[in-house]
Amino acid sequence: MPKIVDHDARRRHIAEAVHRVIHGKGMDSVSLREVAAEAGMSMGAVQYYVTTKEQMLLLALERIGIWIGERVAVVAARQSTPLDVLRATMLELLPLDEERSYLNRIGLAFQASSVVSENQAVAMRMGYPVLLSFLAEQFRAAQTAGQLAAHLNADEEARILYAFAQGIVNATLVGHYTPEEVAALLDYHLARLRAG
Amino acid sequence: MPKIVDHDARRRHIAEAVHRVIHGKGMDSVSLREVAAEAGMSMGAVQYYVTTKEQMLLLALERIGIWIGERVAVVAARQSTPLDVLRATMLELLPLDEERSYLNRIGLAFQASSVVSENQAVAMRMGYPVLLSFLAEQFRAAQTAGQLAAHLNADEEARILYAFAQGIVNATLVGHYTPEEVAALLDYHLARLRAG
DNA sequence: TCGTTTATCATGCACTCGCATGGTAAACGA
DNA sequence: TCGTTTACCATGCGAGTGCATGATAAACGA
Repeated sequence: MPKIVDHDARRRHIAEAVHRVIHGKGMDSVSLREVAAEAGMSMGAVQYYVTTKEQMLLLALERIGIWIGERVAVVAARQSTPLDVLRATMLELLPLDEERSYLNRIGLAFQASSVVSENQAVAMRMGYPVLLSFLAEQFRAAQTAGQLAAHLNADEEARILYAFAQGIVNATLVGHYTPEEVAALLDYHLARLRAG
Repeated sequence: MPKIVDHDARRRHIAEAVHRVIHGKGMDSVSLREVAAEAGMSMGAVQYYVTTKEQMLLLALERIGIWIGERVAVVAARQSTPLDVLRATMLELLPLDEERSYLNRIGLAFQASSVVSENQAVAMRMGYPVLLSFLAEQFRAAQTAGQLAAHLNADEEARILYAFAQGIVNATLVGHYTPEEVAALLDYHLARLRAG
């Protein structure tokens, strides 16, 4: 068995174990032993791929970012109009089903953790401008297509849209909203921005 | 010294020590020893007022809620028009200066922690409906006064407003926005909802 | 065949954790 | 004056922590 091992696969495996631990018991419960057990490998094996706990968390954080990015790209590509892209992207970021709740729980845990760990904050900041400019771009396209009101500032609207989504995520994970209410709220918000 | 001691004051003192620990080193670093040291008292004394770590965290969480509620009430009372109340309330909830950043850092930590601790989630849910109905009420008053567009749904707008604020908090604490950008974004959002 | 490399493991170390316990000193009522 | 109550403290225990280390086994190149 030794010698030929897919390192990336192993790292991904570890990262996903970290995700499951965070999801199940919270960020405080993440330890090398706990993650090793969750990953079904010995602690030594985990240490072979990850030299420190902080690095392990960074790995898990990067993986979540990649995962979400891929999901958004797939969903967005399936839409026809800019407004549909915008709406579908936002819906993808909200905790509307089990998998999206899973992603957002972990995301929120890292959000809080990033406030105290600068390394994590740096990783967290990577994806943000990309997503924001994508949203703004789609917003502008929707304006050009006459789907959204032309007088609105696309850059500010994109920021508001994403902030709104993040706030809804927080509220929903604490137990304030049902998925139906969340979707309705998004649609209300977008409808208000329509052209006409 | 024994016998006559203000229990509430002691609890508040402990809660504030918890806040400082969370703010400085994060939720993971909260321990009975760390908090006792921060509070300038022995571990035994802390245990006398708080039987368990979970109870200690709940105490700190409730205190934060009370604190924020008081701040909002004070600021809101100083305004003249409903729209001013709305704007001032929102500004009070955003991390625009050191003290508001302090409050929001701790709030975000509890937000994430609540996802995993049901007791904390329950405590977290207490203040939410109160704040939301207050915002909706002010929104309606502003509509009646002709400050905000009459066709908007006040309840939904209140939810969006608060979600927006929470999302901005997240983003700002991770390092995306400056206080100036935050304030500008809020004003842009409100201006868009104006009557006329 | 042998030595090197790669992957994995078990174990140990110093430390911290939450929590329980037994003791102590000060103030009060009887 | 004495015993009870209130407030506080020091200490100990078992468990878990991140990390370092030395051993081990399998595959390869020479």
